[in-house]
This record gives sequence, structure tokens and C-alpha cells, in this order.
Amino acid sequence: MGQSFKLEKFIPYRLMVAAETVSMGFSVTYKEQFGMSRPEWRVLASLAQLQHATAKDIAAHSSMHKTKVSRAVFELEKRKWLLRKLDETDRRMEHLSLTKPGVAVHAKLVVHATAYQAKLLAVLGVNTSDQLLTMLNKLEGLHADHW
Amino acid sequence: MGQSFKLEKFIPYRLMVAAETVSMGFSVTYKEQFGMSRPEWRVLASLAQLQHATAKDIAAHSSMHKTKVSRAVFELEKRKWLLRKLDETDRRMEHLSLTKPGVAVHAKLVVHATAYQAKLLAVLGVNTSDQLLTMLNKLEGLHADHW
DNA sequence: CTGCTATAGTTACGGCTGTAACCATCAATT
DNA sequence: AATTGATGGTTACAGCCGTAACTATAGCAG
Repeated sequence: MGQSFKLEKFIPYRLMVAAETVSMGFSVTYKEQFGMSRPEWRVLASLAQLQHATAKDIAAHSSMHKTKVSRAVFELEKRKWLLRKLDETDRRMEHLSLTKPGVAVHAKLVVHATAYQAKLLAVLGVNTSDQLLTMLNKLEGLHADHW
Repeated sequence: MGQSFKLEKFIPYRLMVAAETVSMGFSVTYKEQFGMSRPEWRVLASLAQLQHATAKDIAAHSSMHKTKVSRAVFELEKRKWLLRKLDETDRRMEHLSLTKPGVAVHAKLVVHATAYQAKLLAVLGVNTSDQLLTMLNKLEGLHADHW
């Protein structure tokens, strides 16, 4: 008899495929319309949400490695969508905030993000989408102690 | 007022974070115990399941780009876990199959994969895990016509 | 003050990846 | 059999990424 292990029933695999599919669906927006990468989009979204934060804050909030954040911040700064300001009392850290153009780009992306989210909710069924987030919560907590 | 868009409610983001968390949990097994990459694990699992397949078949079955498959197949062949045989009538394609050592490695990995899957089901609740796969099905179908 | 340890952020490096180009082969048409 | 177009698979290239090492700064112990 053949093996009974089926890749398509394996949750790590299925979750990754779904994540890539869904992520790709939205990435065309920030890529093609604004030439942004996913890390840049995440930093933009985090910073808009936190209003004012350090790179470390953003890394925690957006689940990204600090080097990814560092590179994304650099790019956003280059586009003048983001401003750095050294902390006066602890000069190791810098406070980040969006510029007016940065806020504007974010606002436009949020329109698309919200529309895309609505499409996803429609596909899932509005009632079940909360269940999905609940499940994802549980899964993300799996290795919480390793971090 | 602050923006109302919250990254942590955005499904593409949450799905990707959960997928990475869960994937990482299993990757330590094939990485540290067998020095394998994720593409290699997928090819191994696909080939064990299909018994006999071409690179193109595996790409379709494992949702991977053909270049990824090509490179993974090369590595598995180097380790002598996989065998290529040219098709007699169409020499463009090659039929792949696992060697005995390849089957053995797969069997060991399946033990771990099954245990990990069980842990995930326990975390989710066995009844809800089917709902998760159903949701993932729907999400994966989203852009079906683009492929 | 001096030295030790820790922290915020950057960067060099090697590895992995997708895109596009490529090679070889096949099939259909002429 | 020559041409054209499609297909299975590989590869060159450039970009992205994580690890580890690094810089600069801070804080604390002596």
C-alpha cells in the first residue's frame, strides 16, 4: 500500500500555500502602484497605526526581523515617506514617524487593503472569518516560549 | 483620530505570520535531522505520495515553481534519495522516483510530521481543524483563474 | 572613572528565490 | 525534411533574506 501521509492534509503546508496565495493577491497593489515590497508595506502600516515608534517597536508589531525593518525603513526614508529623529536622552534609538506624503500613500493603500479584506471575508463567510482569526491566534502562540 | 486599519486584523498578514510560525516548528526537524530545505521536503513528500512523477507533476502537486523543484530534485539526487529515468518516447521529461534510502528518510520524517500535525490539531481542537482546511480551500481558490 | 554587559540599529556575507532566457525535444504544418 | 510553436527542464542574473558580526551608546558595578 502507498503511504497514508498526504501533503494536502498537512497543516503547515496548507497554511503556507494559502498565505502565499492571499498575500500575492494584495501585493500586486503595493508593488505595482507604489513600487513597495512587503516589508515596506508592513512598516508603513505599523507606523501609521502606532503613529510614532522605534524600529524595535515596529519589528515587534509587524513580526519582522530587525534587519528587514532596518532595510525597509531605509527605503521609506529615501522616498521621504518616513522621518527619523534621534532620541535626545538615548541616542541609540530613533523615533520614526510618517511624513505627510507617507500618510497619503498609506491612506490609499488602506482603501485597497480594506476592499481586499472585504473580498476575503465574503469568500470565507463573514461569520466564519472571526473563527479563522481565533485559530490563527492559537497557532501563533504555539512556540511562544522560544521567542 | 488614529487610523482604523489594524495590521493585526488584516487576513493576509495574519495568515502569513501563522504560516511562518507553524512552518518553522516543523522545519527544525527536516533541517537539523536531515539537512533538508523546505522545497526538498516537499518534493520528497510529493514523490512518496505520487510514487512516480515528473518534475512538472511535483510542481503542481506541491505548489512550487518549477525552478524550485528543479533545484530540490538536484539536491535529492545528489544525496541518492531520488532517481531520474528519461522517458523513452519523450526525452524531454524524466520520471522521478525515490530510492530505498529516500523512502526510509521519508518514513522517518512522516513520523515527525504526523506527531506535529497531532499537536496542531490538539491546539486547534480536533473538530475545528477541518473547518480550517475548508477555509484554506476557499482562500486558495481565490485567484484560481490567474493560473 | 574603568570595565563589563546589554541594547538599538546597521551591514557584510552567503544562501535562496523568481524572472527571464535558454536548451533540447517534440508535434504539427507545409 | 524544414519551419514554427509549444513544452519539460535547467541556468544566469539580480534581488531578498537571515545569521552573525559590527558600531555606537547606555547603564551598572566596582
